[in-house]
Amino acid sequence: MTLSSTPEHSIRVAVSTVIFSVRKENGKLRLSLPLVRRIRNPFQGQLALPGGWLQQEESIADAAARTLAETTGLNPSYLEQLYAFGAVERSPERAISIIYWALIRDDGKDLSPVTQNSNNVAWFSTDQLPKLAFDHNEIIEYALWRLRNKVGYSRIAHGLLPEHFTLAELREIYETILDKKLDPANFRRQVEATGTLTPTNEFRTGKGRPARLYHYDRELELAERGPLNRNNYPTAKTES
Amino acid sequence: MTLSSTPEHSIRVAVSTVIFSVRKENGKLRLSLPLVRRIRNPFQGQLALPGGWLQQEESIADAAARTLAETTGLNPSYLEQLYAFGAVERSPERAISIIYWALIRDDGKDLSPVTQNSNNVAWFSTDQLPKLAFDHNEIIEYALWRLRNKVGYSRIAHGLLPEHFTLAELREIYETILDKKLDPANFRRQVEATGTLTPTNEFRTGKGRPARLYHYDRELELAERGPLNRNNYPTAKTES
DNA sequence: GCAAAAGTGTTGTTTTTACACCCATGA
DNA sequence: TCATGGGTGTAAAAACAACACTTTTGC
Repeated sequence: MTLSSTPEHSIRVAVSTVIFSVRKENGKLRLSLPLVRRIRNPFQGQLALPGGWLQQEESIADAAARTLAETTGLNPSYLEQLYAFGAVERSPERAISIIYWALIRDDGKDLSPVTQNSNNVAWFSTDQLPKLAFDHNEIIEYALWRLRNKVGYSRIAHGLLPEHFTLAELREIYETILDKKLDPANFRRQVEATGTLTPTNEFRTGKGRPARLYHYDRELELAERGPLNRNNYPTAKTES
Repeated sequence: MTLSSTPEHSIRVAVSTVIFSVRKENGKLRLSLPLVRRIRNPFQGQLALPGGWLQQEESIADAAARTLAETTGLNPSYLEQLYAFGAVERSPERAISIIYWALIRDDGKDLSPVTQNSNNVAWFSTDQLPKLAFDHNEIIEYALWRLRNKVGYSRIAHGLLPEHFTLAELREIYETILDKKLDPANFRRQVEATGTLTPTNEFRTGKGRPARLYHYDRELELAERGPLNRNNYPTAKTES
């Protein structure tokens, strides 16, 4: 084992983020993510996850938050490291790629099905993705797997909703992520049993009986991170 | 977002591994790990996780397997990426650190409480660790948290036992990791219900009624990794 | 009133947990 | 035969799942 650090140990570190949001598309809720079109080789012209190079004076989570803000202009409600990929053959030039995944609240500010800006960003539904640059298709599959797992044992789904929401809206988020119908009665009891939802005195009216609005408590963590505490979060505020 | 790769983007990448094994110490099973004494600054003379620098032509998992083999001389039965740490202030010189965690079967080949070799390696019980270099104490806490979680929903504990074992031995592994007693009757039924244990016709004799030996099926994965398939494993064989 | 969605009740099933009890061996 | 741990049985409790039923609104 050599512990000396000669220049040949230096490697470029890219940071990219799988940014999930649940957005209405053709009247149906869809789990979507923003992709950018690459303007350089390798894979020039192909779609890829938003990201950039890790800077010298920047923590990894900060880099994820920075590139995320640069491409989408939005702040994530949740940001978690996914995996560090580093197979030699991933890219023509040696690099490692640290992937984060994030959730973005759909506040209704940005409900257009396709957001186009100077960075060449567009939203895509996770169930009809094109062939992406690098191994980004597989990475998104892994992120989806993590999201679907985590939704089962954490309050992570709240990170996709605005501060006030009905239980039906929360259930629809679960149904969109898990791609299956849930029993409204049992769902209600399960989320009520967690004790993390505060009912308000407001109601949302629509078809049928008005639904009580519940309040997301931003004091509570969306998911248990164990001993990885806030010190590992980006220094910039991540809550919208 | 800049996608150009100028030299200042290059950063040194260290790979270290939290290597767990359950070893008998003072007649009691203890969850232990090997630590090395640093021979260079920073933190010269202090204990740290075994590791080394990621080489140019080496995948991250390969680097973890390599440094693990170099320090302990053993092959892990399980190897999984833990986290990539990259706060700027972690070390005087900028570097990122990718941590793996591994399990090692205690085949009885290496049962001495302290293994000392040219690399200055010694085993320490996880419940009485000294102050370590860098943030390695916190990293180990996180690895322990992951291990304790994973033991609850996977067959990961089998990776700490030799190929043949009694249910009591398997239960003692669980008890050592979780630091609590488990009901032998219910434990038996739970592991039998998984259907991943093959009984043999051999018995281990000792005090009381002889216990049937069970067989670890190495064809089965120790833990569900989702879409992260074997392509992300080290190219070297990781099974002892 | 009727349709539609919110919200409550009820019941059967499965899983978990606690613990009594029998079994096979060494001393 | 007794002590010791291996192994089985059983019943209460808790969690889960399916679905009937009541409530409150818009039209």
